[in-house]
Amino acid sequence: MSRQLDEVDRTILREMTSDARQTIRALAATVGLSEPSVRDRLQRLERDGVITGYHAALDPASVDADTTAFVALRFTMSAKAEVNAALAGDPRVLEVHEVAGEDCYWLKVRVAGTGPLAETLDHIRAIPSVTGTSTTIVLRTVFERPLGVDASGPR
Amino acid sequence: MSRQLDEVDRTILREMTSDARQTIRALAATVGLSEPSVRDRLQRLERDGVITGYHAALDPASVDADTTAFVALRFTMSAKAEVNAALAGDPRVLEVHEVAGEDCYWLKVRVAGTGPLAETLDHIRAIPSVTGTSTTIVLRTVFERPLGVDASGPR
DNA sequence: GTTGAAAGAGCATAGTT
DNA sequence: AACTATGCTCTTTCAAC
Repeated sequence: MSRQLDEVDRTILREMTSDARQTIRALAATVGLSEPSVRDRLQRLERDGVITGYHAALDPASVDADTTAFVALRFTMSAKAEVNAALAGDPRVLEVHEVAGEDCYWLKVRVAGTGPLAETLDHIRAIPSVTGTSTTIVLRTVFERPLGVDASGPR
Repeated sequence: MSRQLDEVDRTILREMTSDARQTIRALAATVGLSEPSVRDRLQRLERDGVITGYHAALDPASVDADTTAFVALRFTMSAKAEVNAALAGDPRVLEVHEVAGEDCYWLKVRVAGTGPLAETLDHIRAIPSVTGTSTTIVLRTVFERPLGVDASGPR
């Protein structure tokens, strides 16, 4: 179990969530500690698994992925491992959630338009043990943001 | 309109998507160009808006947000602006998509359990013009990954 | 696009409190 | 856990090609 986070840790996480490429020096200036201290804390947060990685966020339109859809996927639940592997191998599938209430997965997929979406669905339906899909197209994404430190105690 | 991406650009994007804190030097080594060139390309990708930011990814459990749910939100569509602002002001709401087929939004929320989820729903339902919600709880997230360069041309 | 060099910024280490 | 000192690495900005 990772240790409790104090205010300094939270500030570091908040800062790195909004700009992961800023320097230790800049971080140290905003949290008000020395560089080695901040570096130690950052490394501890990484080692403890609080920070799981640093990722560049890409503009969907620039990488030909400006069509988003959610796909409810019904399949034989005993074949989970194979289905998971097949989905993980398709880079158009960005998220896979097992949801309550319907014995199925919800996927978030991102593709280059409705044509590629159809191909993606073909590909998904070709996975053995998949029995059906139900797709909801996203007309417009109002916003999307990374998980922050303040998700639990706000408002 | 941003220029077409070549193979080197794609490699840079792929690398920065998987580790956004690596140095220009390391990047240059993997793409096989000089440091100044790689730095120029990276800056161009940032300026052109292909890279929209760099974010630390946090472990949901470590920041008290290990309960995920999707919320279908029905509301008076004429009040979009107010609804958008209210949702944007709630850090537990990570995504908001306008979807086809039902005249509503789909939200992704992340909270510290079912109690906080109930409070979040209370808060959302208290937004003027909201007429109803329908919530689907995520039992398990199989995987989640950042948008990559290969979303369009895979397999 | 390249190399090479020089200056400054940033980082890691060690030693202290 | 925190600090200061120091040496090393990396980046940046030139030049010339």
